[in-house]
Amino acid sequence: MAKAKKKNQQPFNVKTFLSTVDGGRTVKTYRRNEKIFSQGDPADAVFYIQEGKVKVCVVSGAGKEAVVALHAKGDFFGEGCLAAQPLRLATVAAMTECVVMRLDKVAVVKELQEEPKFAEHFMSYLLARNARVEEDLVDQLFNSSEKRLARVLLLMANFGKEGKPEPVIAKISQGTLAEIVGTTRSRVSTFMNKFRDLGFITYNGELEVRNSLLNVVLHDKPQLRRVEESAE
Amino acid sequence: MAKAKKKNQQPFNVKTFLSTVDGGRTVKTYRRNEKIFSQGDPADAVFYIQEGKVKVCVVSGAGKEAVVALHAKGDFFGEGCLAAQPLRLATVAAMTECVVMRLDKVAVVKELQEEPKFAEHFMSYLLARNARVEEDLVDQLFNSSEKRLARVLLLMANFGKEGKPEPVIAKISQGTLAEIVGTTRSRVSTFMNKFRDLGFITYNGELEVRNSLLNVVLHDKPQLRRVEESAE
DNA sequence: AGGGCGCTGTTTAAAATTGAACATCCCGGC
DNA sequence: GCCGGGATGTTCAATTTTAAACAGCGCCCT
Repeated sequence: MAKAKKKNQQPFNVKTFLSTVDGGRTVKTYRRNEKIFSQGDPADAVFYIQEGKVKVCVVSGAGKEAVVALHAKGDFFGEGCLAAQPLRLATVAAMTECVVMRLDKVAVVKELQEEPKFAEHFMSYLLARNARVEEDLVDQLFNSSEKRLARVLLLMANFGKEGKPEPVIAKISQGTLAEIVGTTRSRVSTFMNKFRDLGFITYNGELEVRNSLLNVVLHDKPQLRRVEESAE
Repeated sequence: MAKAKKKNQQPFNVKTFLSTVDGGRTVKTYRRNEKIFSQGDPADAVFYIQEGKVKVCVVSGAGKEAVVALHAKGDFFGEGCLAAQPLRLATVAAMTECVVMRLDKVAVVKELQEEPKFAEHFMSYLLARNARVEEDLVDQLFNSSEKRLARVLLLMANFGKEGKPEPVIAKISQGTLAEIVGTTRSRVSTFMNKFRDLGFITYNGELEVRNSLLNVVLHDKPQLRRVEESAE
């Protein structure tokens, strides 16, 4: 049972580590919009994104669709299978060309037990993910759809950019934005135009966000409702 | 660095295990409504509930208040400090008389590294918690406040009852329910009366839930919207 | 060029939700 | 008994949100 451990390097690097896992590991490239797994599929593997972005969608009984999370390079997804879940509760699809590593559940469990560094990293990921979902929930509970849209834009602007604080968002349709924000497309359209008119965002093919300005929308508590009637 | 491990028992029992942690561990009893920690406090410990129930609240910039989670016997809370978070993002208060163990962050980190069984248990908890928050988020995205209230009641009916499927909910005000559901008190009042009239719940001091009946509210998808225009 | 198709901008009525107000009701303390 | 405070039941106007249209664009395809 004792067995030579795989590495000894100082700074733990997940991607490097994962590439040493032997057994139950495959890497696949997905095209934009290709599904990686679907709601209802048997859940027996965890995925790790080497390159690209994916979205996690859920469809309700009534047929409504919502995007529960976005993930980018370095994120795991499908980890629900490590708990009780025998079936996928969501559908995950590539938003861009993606390179994704698939790890059999059993392989992951084994590595979690045998590689403390990996276990630690994975737990950090879970904690971060947890915090993020809670934040999303609070956002949903507190804010109007206009503010939620502003928040989503701000988050996406810095999403998956490692170090680069480039405020440009990859092509995304208003329909998808609506599913992320939790509202209707027409509403997104209206607010996007409003933001554009106010100079908070620019778009015309490329979507660019003025971080600091959009932030105003978010922290707009006093929200001066009405302007004093001044002489024209 | 090698060191005698504390236990060897077969079935791992968290509570028992935690009671063997030496250093950075205290147990305290809280009265109903007493705060365990507040939003903004420095976050340097994880808590474990030995007895009782607590609620996790967040107040928004605008002064609105929401209950993000409820926890009962066997749950951890405050684990956000294990990630980056230097400050508490929420306030946790006892909903009933509680016995809570407080574990210094450093002690927890140490045990996570040294006790695989504990690490495994803790990770399972995180995964379960994660699933639950995501479920709450989806619920918020998809359902109307009436359905959300129904869901909360159903979940609470079996909440913290170990094995006992007793459909009785501990005393809770409509105001608190509103904060959990994410709506207003008047709305909760209206729906509670509606549910009562329909026989889905009973209350008169004690609040009792008819699981199967309330479930109908939740899975009400077809909801016949319009009646055919008959001759007028 | 002509269509089809997906995305966007806009409008509208209907429905859901909020926020605030008021009237009870119940309970514990004095 | 009487009072005060908290919780509850109810109402209503104002606001937000939905759902469903329709028109205009840009683009790809044949």
